[in-house]
Amino acid sequence: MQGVNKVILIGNLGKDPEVRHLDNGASVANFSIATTETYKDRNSGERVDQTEWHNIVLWRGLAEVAEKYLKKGDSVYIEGKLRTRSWEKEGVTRYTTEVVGDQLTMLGGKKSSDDSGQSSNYSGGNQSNSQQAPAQSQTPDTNSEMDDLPF
Amino acid sequence: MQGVNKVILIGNLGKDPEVRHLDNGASVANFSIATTETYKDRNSGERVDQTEWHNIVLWRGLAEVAEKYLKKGDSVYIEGKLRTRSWEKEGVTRYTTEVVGDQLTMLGGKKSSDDSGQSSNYSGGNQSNSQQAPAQSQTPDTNSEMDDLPF
Amino acid sequence: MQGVNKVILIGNLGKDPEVRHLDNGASVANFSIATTETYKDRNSGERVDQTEWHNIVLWRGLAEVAEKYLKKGDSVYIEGKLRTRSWEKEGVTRYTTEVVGDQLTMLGGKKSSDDSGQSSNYSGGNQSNSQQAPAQSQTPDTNSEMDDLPF
Amino acid sequence: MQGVNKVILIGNLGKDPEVRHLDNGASVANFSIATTETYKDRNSGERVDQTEWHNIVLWRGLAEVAEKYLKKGDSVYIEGKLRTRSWEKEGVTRYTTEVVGDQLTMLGGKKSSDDSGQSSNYSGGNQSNSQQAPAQSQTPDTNSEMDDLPF
DNA sequence: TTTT
DNA sequence: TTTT
Repeated sequence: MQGVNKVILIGNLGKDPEVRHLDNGASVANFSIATTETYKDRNSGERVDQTEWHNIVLWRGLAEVAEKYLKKGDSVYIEGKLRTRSWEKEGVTRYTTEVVGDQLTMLGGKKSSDDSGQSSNYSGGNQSNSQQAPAQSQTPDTNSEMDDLPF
Repeated sequence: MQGVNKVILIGNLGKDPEVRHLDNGASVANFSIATTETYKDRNSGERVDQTEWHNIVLWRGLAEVAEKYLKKGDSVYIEGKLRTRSWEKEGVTRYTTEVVGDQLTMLGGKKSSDDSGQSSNYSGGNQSNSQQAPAQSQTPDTNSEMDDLPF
Repeated sequence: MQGVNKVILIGNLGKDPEVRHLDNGASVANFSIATTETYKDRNSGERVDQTEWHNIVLWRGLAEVAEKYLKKGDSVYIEGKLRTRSWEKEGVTRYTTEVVGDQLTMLGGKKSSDDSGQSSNYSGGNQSNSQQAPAQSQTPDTNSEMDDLPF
Repeated sequence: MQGVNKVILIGNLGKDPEVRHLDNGASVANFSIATTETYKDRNSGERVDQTEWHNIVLWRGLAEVAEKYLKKGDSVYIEGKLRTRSWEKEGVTRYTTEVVGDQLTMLGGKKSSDDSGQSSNYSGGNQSNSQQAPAQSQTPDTNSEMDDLPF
């Protein structure tokens, strides 16, 4: 069955993105974003923050947008899908779950005295999924390319 | 600002889709789906059903999928965006809000004795928004085409 | 069937919210937000903005958050459901589709010299839908209250 | 910042749910669902299925719904949030990413001769997040309970 | 009616 | 590792 696998996140980058440019011309960006949920503890009644970290992967046009415009602390909206990869390390199979983004909207960064672009927003994809460059990070061959990556 | 305009629905078709084939080769399907929410009434304690109807519009490949595979009573997952159109009738401006779908997944229809394909599901789009035919219902020219329609 | 009726929006308020405090103690906020999508026109190759306006309704705690913290131009994330109401005007039945929000996150307003709170964000609900005040805008009786409103 | 951490899945259970009843009265269900995406390979032109498995966790009322109504092969809609846990095994820290569901809708199972309830759907939560039992799987104390689990 |  |  064709299922649905959709993730929607709004959070802040923990570090600047790491972007690699592959031999075949494709780019891929990796970074983490934190989403924080605040709730009131049942017993103490105190407010507690719970932060969750998400590994984000962006391809092609979106990777280039990330390289040019995203930095540590920035707030972003990301829509994508879950993908779990397995890899070997010291004879042990490990698993990493990532969010492969297919839409990116910048929501502005943290306050700073020299930040004049705080509200400048950019959408790496767009809602109509047109044929613009960033939306092409969604092509099927993404999958075969992933096999080339030295994770 | 590049915003986000996203709708996610699971519901049942109220009637068979109406599909038109435009002169420029594009197809467009229109139908309504019902989403029902059940809640317990505060005063009576009784369960109450509240049904909401949504006007769905599908273009091109997705319209053709609708034409071939969808019929009254079928259950579908639809992802898309909100669009409000205005039109004149008897000198009064009226507004209609529709969901322009860019992903469709069939979830099976209602029970019937001769329905052997109840669980056969089909996704008119796909999560990676590839360049397959159905996903091309998302091209920008959708907008100019809409002006040609005799609503 | 219990369906799914979900809307996710990121956009800017066109005006300050209008908030009413009902006799039964509940509050309700109404405002519109714009979501803008930019695409490249097929023929001219020029970038075109298409703006969509959405009518937002917030109840109780979320209405009070809107009253205190939201103003014209602010950027917000809103999650909710579609609801279409009908009403009579001059003998004609008209329909309005609204988004009844059950989660609100402030994403910051536009740049201005005296705006020190630009990045201060607040979530009127929270992801775990806890029992905090704002989350109680989601109680079932919302439905009966709506009938009391002089729309 | 209060972020957004939302996952929406439609897929099929790989096995029957495992449900535990904790000493404090809470229940927790664990199972995996598969979402399959079909795309056309760039080089071969052949259709390729890519299946992703997701670890689902449901609490309280939703866990009890899962225990009563869900079984291997069933198709479900699940809405929830991502949570990554770490644990030690043989001196190595491992990570598991799960989807903690706060809404569940049954979409029907696979065909079987004795399955008359194939289309009977049930929503363990509801869209308005009311105070009904299932929705209380969302209370803040979920977090402290999780520490009690012998994962 | 917003925003870039 | 972020943010408020």
